[in-house]
Formats: sequence, structure tokens, C-alpha cells
Amino acid sequence: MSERSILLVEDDQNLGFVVKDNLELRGFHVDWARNGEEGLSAYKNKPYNICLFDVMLPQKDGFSLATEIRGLDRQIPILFVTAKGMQEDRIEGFKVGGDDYITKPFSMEELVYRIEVFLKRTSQERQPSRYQLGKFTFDYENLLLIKEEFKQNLTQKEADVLKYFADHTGQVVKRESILKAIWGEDDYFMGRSLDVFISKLRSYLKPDSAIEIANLHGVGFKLILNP
Amino acid sequence: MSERSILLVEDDQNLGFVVKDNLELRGFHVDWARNGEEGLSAYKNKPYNICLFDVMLPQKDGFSLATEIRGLDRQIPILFVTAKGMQEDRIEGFKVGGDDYITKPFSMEELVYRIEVFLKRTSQERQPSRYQLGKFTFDYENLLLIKEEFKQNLTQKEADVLKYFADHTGQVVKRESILKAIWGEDDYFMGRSLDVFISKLRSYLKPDSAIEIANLHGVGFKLILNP
DNA sequence: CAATTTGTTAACGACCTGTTAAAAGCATAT
DNA sequence: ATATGCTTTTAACAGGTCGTTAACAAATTG
Repeated sequence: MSERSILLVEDDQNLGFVVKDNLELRGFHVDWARNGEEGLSAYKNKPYNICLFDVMLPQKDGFSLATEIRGLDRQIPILFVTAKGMQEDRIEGFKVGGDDYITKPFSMEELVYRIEVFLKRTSQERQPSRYQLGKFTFDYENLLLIKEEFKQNLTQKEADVLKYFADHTGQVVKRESILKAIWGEDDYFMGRSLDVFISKLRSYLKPDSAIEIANLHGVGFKLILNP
Repeated sequence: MSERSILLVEDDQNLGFVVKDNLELRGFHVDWARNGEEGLSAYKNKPYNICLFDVMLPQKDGFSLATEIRGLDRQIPILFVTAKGMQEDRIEGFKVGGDDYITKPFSMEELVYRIEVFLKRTSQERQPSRYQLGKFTFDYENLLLIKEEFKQNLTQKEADVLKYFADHTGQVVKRESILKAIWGEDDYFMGRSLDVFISKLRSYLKPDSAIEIANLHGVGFKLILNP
């Protein structure tokens, strides 16, 4: 992933070309998908810093696509391209988690500015910290794992590990990745320590059989949320 | 002059942008000057509710600027942004009236909290700032913690700490956040001093078992009000 | 079946916290 | 100036917590 990579999903050939071309001129790396399906599989292939979705797309619209991508990464900032006159309420509903939108027609300067602001803001803003994990609500900031009446206090490190999984729900997470992200480096003992944490988290999550931290032997783990 | 207008003088492009953008997101009006001269002429142009000056500026530094602006308005509250490790005495010397300072690096939450407290303190419509904490009434202005017949006098700092908790009831408050908000910075001894205050506050609050200042090991504290 | 990886539990020890008391600051009155 | 009374910081020590490590059982792989 380059420093500033963008996933553009736009069905209009002309607008798509112009946007991609201009953003690349300004130093962004842009992958351009023509429809929602293509966008989703591109996203699964590699991560991006920001998504730029036209709301009006054939088949899978921008909002549906956004919902699915949110399932893969709760953090990723999404900038919607909307047509003028669209009902504000529908857009507002999507402004959760730092999403934003830009209305057609727009100038390149405007778009680039919005992207810059967006990237800066999201890079230093504390990310939303409530996760829904099956029947549990995981409140990272307050180190709480809540199921109905019952509150389980977490330690900082337990919360860090669980957050890492929650941010990568359904994805394979390599031991190495978690260790580097949370412990800072990766050696045998830290690996064993991680196993102790996984064990603890599993015991916390036991009350909901729909959640599972699955091991992939020799690789890492995967947080699975069954429907 | 809008209700909450801020003059920001900051030469660092990135920090300046981020601070301006974030404060605007939170409803402040921000004018951003890149150096002292620019700041001074902006100030002459229109009045502000609060000034936010980086101490280290090219040419005219934050203190000189402050001195000149004091010549125009002896009341205006000034919040200095200082680098860590700067000699306290130099800052102290410049702290006139209600001035204060914040040490880099700081989070937006910290900055906004400081500004809010600052504005509240200096604004005419001083709100009564009474809090209901279980069976206690906490009167911040008058430094009183009252339960039925019994009145406990608080010191200013005790009241500051308790107010910080009251403003964040039920939330995890990091040691670092309290220290930066109330002491100005965060070192080992200030941390221990905070512990002494917590201990004292706990003893004051003991008569009501529904209130608890809980410790989160290695993280901070949480004021819990049980129903 | 042997080698390696993972799951689980318990013990250790570093570090963090609670509490009390003494020292240092600080403002006011003497 | 010096004393006084109050607040805050520093010190000292007792306890507690949690991440790591160890130890062993169980699972996975080839």
C-alpha cells in the first residue's frame, strides 16, 4: 500500500477517467473499479487509505458497498460522491464513523482538498471505539466487554488485542502482525504471551457461541462472527 | 466576533492545520496566523475570545506577541503551546491572570477541554457548576462537597480533580489526561501527587457507597455512580 | 509417530497503587 | 523579617495487579 492510495468506484467512464488521472497527477495511487462488485474484490485484495464511491452505481450501490467494506475495516474513511438534490437524510445516516460526501459537480481542487482534510483528520482523530461483537458490546476506550447486564473489565492489553481482532473481523491475522502492532516486535516469548491473551479472550467470549477466535495452525488467528 | 472565536498563531503547517480543522469541527471559529506579526495584525483587526500561541515562533516569539497583545487588551486569555522540557519559570513569568499553557504533544481532547474550561472561567455567564454526585452536591465554584447537613470544604486542586471526574462520569480517564489538564504536564511525581488527591477524594466520598473512584491498573481511573 | 505449534493454568516478579506522614511551598498576618 | 496556617509535593512502605515465563497437556502436520 502506498502512502496515499485510493479506491475509486465510479461507473461513469468520463468522470472516472478524469478523477483517476487528476488524483494520480497529484501523487495519489488510484485503483478504479467500474462497479460495486469489482470494488469489493479490489478492496479484499489490498488495503487502501481512503475510498471514493459514487453513490449511484449499477447493481450494488455505493452505500451497500460501504456497508460491506465497513464489515472488513471499521476505520477506513469513505468519501461518497452524490448527485445534487439527493435527500440529505440518507447521506447523513452514512456520515457515521467519519464518512463524508461531496456533491456533483465538483472541481478537482475541491475534491483534493476534501481528501487531504479527510486523511489528516482521520489519521490523528481517535477512531470510534465501540464494536458490536455478536451479543457483546466492546467498548475499547472504557476497557469494557458488555453482554446485557454483565460487564467484564479488560486490561489495556486485552483490549488492544481484542480491538485488533475487531478491526480485522473475518480476516486472517498473522501472529507476526498482531505482535508487531501491539508488542512492537515478534519473538518466541511474546508469541507465547499472545497465546495466553487469546486464551483469556476466548474465556470472556464464551457466553456467545456465535463468536470464535479460530487458530490457523502455523499462521495466526481469525475472529469469526457467525450469523 | 462569534461566540467562540480563537486566534491561533502557529508556524508549523501540519500542527496548525490539524488544530484549526479540529477546533472548527467542534464549533469554534479559528483564524490561523503563521507568525507573530500576522497574529498581531489579525488581533488588531478584530477581537477574539481566546488566543492560542505557540511559544516557539520565527521572528517574534509567543511571549513577545503576548506582551504586545496585552497592551491592547489586558483581559484576553492566552493559552501557550510549549515544547516539553521548557523551563517552567519562563512560562510562569508570563502567565498573567488566567493565562495557561499546554505542552506538546497534546491530543485534541486535551486541548478542547483546556479551552472549554478556560472560556467558562473567563466568560461572564459563569454557570453555577453544581454537580449531583450520588447523595453529594458538589459545588465547584464554592469548593464545597455537601451531603445533607455536612459540608466538606475542598481545596482548589481537589475541586479541579473532582470536577474533571464529574465531567467524565463513567468514562475511563487516563492518568495522563488528568495530569495534562490540571497539572499542565505529566511526570512521575505529579502522578504520585494525583494519587494522594484521589486518596483524599475517596475519603470525602466514603459516606456514599454508591460513588466510587475505581482504578484501572496502568491506565487511569473511572468515577462510577451506581444507581 | 516425532516434531512443532497451540491451549491452559499457575507462579513469579516488576511495576503500579493506596495510604500516611513528613517536608516543602505559599500566602497572610504578626 | 518571621511566624502561622494551609495546601501541595515528596518520601516511605505496604499491597495489589497484570504481563511474562514456565510447565505440561493437547492438537496439528507431515
